[in-house]
Amino acid sequence: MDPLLVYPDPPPPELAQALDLGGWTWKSVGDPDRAMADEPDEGWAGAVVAADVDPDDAFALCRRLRKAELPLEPLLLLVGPGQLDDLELRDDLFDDFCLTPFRPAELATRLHHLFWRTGRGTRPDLVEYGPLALNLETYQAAIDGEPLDLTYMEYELLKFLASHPGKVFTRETLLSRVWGYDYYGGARTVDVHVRRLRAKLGEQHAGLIHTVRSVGYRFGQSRWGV
Amino acid sequence: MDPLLVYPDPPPPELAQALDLGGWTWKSVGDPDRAMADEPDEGWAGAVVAADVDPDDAFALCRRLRKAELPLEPLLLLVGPGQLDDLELRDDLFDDFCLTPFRPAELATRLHHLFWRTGRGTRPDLVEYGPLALNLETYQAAIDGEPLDLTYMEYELLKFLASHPGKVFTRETLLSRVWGYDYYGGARTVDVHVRRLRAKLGEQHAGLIHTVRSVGYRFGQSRWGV
DNA sequence: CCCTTCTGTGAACGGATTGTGAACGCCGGA
DNA sequence: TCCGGCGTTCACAATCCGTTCACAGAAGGG
Repeated sequence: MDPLLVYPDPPPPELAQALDLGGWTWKSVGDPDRAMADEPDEGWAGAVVAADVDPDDAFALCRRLRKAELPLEPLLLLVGPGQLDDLELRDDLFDDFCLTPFRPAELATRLHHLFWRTGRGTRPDLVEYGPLALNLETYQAAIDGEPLDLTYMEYELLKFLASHPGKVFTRETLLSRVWGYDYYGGARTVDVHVRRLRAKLGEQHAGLIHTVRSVGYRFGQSRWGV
Repeated sequence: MDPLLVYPDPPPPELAQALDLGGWTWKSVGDPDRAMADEPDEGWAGAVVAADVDPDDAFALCRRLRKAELPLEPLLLLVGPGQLDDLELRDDLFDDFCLTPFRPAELATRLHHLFWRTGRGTRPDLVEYGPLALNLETYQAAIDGEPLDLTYMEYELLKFLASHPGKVFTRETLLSRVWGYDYYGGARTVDVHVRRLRAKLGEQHAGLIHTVRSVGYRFGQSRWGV
């Protein structure tokens, strides 16, 4: 996803933390010129401007961004409680605002809603490991950008494994965590699914799922380097 | 000025006080039917729905208001910090939200900004995806420019699916979001409607609605191409 | 080197899930 | 009251795919 423009540079720690936690890619700039210079080819995905530190500069930046040939949106403003009056005559400079101090979840929801209503969709929930990517919203998987045609159980198993890279799971654990705690069936079922997963991952990536003899299976590299 | 619709009845004291303080005229209602019955001739100017007391009823009201011939806007939602997740799939039910407890000034600013931006008509009344186009005002659908003759439920289902392209929905989710939260009926109903939609979309475009076995249905392609 | 144990592999069975056609009942209009 | 549209439900067919089994191959211990 394209990066968000964030002001100022460096941004307030809570803001940086909330953005990282939400999985956004972003880049902070300290002044309007930098914002123009650092703009990616595809343009900024949106902007988050903290106006509680240096309001004048912040609003100046908003104005520059909005007056460009292609007005930047969505634009989320962060303001302190005492600044609400400042917004009165500046409706055209922002799309939404968030009062500081803010809850990370509120920021996330506002960004999400902003992207929804500006029609660019939102960042998908992904599980990624190296060349592998699982889209949790669409139930689709891809490796090296190539879509994988997985069945339901294959997808669930791979999702679980890839969510805990490096960790070894016994067949019993996998059965209870992927198939369900009340599942009762043969442990060899896991083997067969692993085998089909390896086949679908392709010869090149079949090694992503390691067999740990006498124990179970492990996805990705072990935590001890090998 | 036309009155604001306020829910519930009576509204939380802070809300009533903030509205009065801001000089708004408003009228509170306790249920959706009342909201319809008490609607002034010129329609409501907007709505403020407190969803932190009885979320289910509140969202049901939003739904009703938005599905009316003339969807009510702007609609401001009041939610508690723990309800942020509830907003995830309900982007279409509100225009802005405010976390409780709130500062009166924040509510005032949000309302002000809402009226500013809805005054200039930023709400899309079209849903488009590839060859498909839904006109939300006239309840008409077209594919490749050819009008589709859809029934009400078919239209609503297609609208919901096409509004979230790529995302997989379970039958239960579809039932609650398209048919209504209080709907009680068999999940296979969804299958039949999907089948009829596919038939009306034509052989060429029937593939727009994908079946995700053991999960549900998905509209359109994923973000990884085919 | 042999034996045991564990895992990979191919095939087949059978249950679960979905597609399909048809019928039912409700409701508004003629 | 009849009729047609529409949403829902049901029964059956088709297909998918999860599971199991048997066997072969690999790993490890003595």
